[in-house]
Amino acid sequence: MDNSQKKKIETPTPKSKFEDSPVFNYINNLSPIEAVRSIPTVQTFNSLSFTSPPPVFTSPHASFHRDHNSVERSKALESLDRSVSTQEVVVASGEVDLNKEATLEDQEEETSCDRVDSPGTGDIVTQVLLDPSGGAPQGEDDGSSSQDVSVGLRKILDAQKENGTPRLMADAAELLVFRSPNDSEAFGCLVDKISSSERRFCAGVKLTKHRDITKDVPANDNQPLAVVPNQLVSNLHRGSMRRRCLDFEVLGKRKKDIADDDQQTVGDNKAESSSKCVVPGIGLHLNAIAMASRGIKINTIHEDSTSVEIQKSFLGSTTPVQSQDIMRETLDQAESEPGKGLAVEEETLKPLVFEELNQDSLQKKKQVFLPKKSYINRFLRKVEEPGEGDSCKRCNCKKSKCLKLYCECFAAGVYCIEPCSCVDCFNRPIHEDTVLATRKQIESRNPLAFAPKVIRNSDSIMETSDDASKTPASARHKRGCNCKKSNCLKKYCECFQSGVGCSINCRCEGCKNAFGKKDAYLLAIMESKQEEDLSKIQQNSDLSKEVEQNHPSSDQPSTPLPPYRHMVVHQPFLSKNRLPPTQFFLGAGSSSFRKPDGDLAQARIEKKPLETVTEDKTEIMPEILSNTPITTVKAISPNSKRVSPPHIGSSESGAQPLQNAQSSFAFPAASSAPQQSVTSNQPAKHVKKASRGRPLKIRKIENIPSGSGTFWSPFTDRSFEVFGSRVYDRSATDSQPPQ
DNA sequence: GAGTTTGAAACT
DNA sequence: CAGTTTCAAACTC
Repeated sequence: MDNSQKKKIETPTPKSKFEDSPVFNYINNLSPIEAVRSIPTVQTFNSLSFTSPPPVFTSPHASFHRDHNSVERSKALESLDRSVSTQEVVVASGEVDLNKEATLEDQEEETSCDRVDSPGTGDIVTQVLLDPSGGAPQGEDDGSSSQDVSVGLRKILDAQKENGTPRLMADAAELLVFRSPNDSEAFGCLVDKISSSERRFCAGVKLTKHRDITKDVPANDNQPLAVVPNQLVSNLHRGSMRRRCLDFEVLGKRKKDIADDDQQTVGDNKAESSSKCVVPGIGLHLNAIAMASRGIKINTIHEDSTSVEIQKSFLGSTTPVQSQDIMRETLDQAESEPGKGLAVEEETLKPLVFEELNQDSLQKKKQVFLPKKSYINRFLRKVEEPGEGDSCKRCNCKKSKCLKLYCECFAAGVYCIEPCSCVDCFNRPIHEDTVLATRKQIESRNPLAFAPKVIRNSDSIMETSDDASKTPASARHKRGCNCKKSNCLKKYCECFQSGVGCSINCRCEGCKNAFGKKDAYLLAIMESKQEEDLSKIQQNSDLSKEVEQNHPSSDQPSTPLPPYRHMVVHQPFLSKNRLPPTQFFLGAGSSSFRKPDGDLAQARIEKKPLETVTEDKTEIMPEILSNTPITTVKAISPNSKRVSPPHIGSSESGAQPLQNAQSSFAFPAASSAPQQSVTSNQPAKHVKKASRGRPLKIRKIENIPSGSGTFWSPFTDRSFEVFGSRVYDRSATDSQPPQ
């Protein structure tokens, strides 16, 4: 008996003990969940990036896109729910997380977003725990599923207490908060709306943050509990959505529910007044800062409270003024301990991370995680504006009935409240229908009317420009201002008012915006673009070298490199001592041919071409790239004869697929009179030689899909075939591509 | 607090 | 899309 039992136990000896463990079994069973990985979600999230505000801003009624993996995920979660015991889940996730913690311990916050990309078992578990619908077996209603989950969580909690795995405890506990019967309607509403992908994202992010939190504040494992719902809400609704939902929709829903729950009424009313009492005119994420910090504070206070209490407290028993105090405390704390400043911020303002992430549509990870102090300061400035007293500043509308964007409350997506001095105000919960209808109407006219006016740009350009333009973060006004007289130095200017620098979107005159002048912004764009182009040119140069090595042309001069190519590499404006960006732009861009020389300062003011470049960099900049060398060579070439663009349009070469395919890369000045006059005496062939190495054709190489294709070289009048990184001369018999 | 200035929103 | 009007906030006194 003993022997047989031993044998049974030792049968799988090829496997380690670890493999025999329930954990391993669990992991083995996890295969279908692979598809649940949050990577795509995060990428999508990031790819949404800057210019287009997320769809949630267009309308609160917008249906979110369904994740294509939701079905798979559902199945996975279902199987998990049925086949994996909660105990196993706990153990498994505990192990995974411990490993992760070990590897991730020293990572910067900036990289923590990456951790979302690599969810482990723990993430999945958390998804199951957090996902009220997705985690439920199909066919069960939400209530029962949540009950099941709660029961399972209790087990998890018990197990955690035994195992002493604090992080998982936190997860489980927060789930209890999340699914507690006293969840705020707001959150419930949000949960109903969120897409599965967003939920996944939230789960992933949340988990990530927990690692950090438990790592940073091991003594207070419960700290994030009250915060988490807000984080999730924030994530799900990316800023304004949350608030609007609270005010315009959830609030209405609450109204109906209030009668059913006296206890809830207290909290809801508070929430209502609180949500109303957001500071108009400031970024929505900053309002959320108040909420978030409130949550933290309250959580600290109610460390041992039940989830119900936490929820209620969270829902707004604190006024914005209190929030403000909390934030001020935070700042003071950070300032008083310089060496520890960041740590203080991290510790106290963790949830803000998520607001930041939402607000700006997931832009640079680097920017995402901690709200910059400047943001908080700006928020505080807003709140503490002299003369505003203790209450939030409200509108003063007389004629608009607070149903137009003139009304700050309405524009901010909140109802008017007591402190407002508006007349005939319709922006009240009792006129909910009117408000919603009006909002719809306005949104139909301008889908982004209620979107945050200030967005943060993920483009590195903005990063670069920030130093120069003194703009905190890379936030910019979405539409830009149109100031004529204020020089963007007064709050008439929306950019200035928002505390951001003017940008390319601004049509202001005489901009002196203290947060960043428009000119500085444009210059930064140019510089950044140049660097980008430089690297591209370097790459192209390498490629062209390879072409040449493979195909030393008979009619090529013995010179190692044609003069022009030297120029390409050593273009003055592409070197460290490059010309001012504006010069670069004007000189290199196609517009330079139409607009030869001129007052640079004047040209800088001209917005058209600049806007075009910025908004459609990928389209225009290649053209600039192509043209750039010519202009430069023209400037440097001793005789100015070998640098003119060739007559591409001439009948010399019947088959020029490249040009046909990419007319935008054609030299715009090819047919212009002055250019022709330079080259009119030159034989066509000479012209072609002279233009050898043009980035134009080299660029084409990189446009060949999948590393293979055919292109024609105007330099040698030959056709080449490219296979991967190899180039074969179709004209030469000894250089044929593999069949 | 009244009047003026300013620029966004709305309208044509 | 541009010009004009309306509006309310910001500003000045």
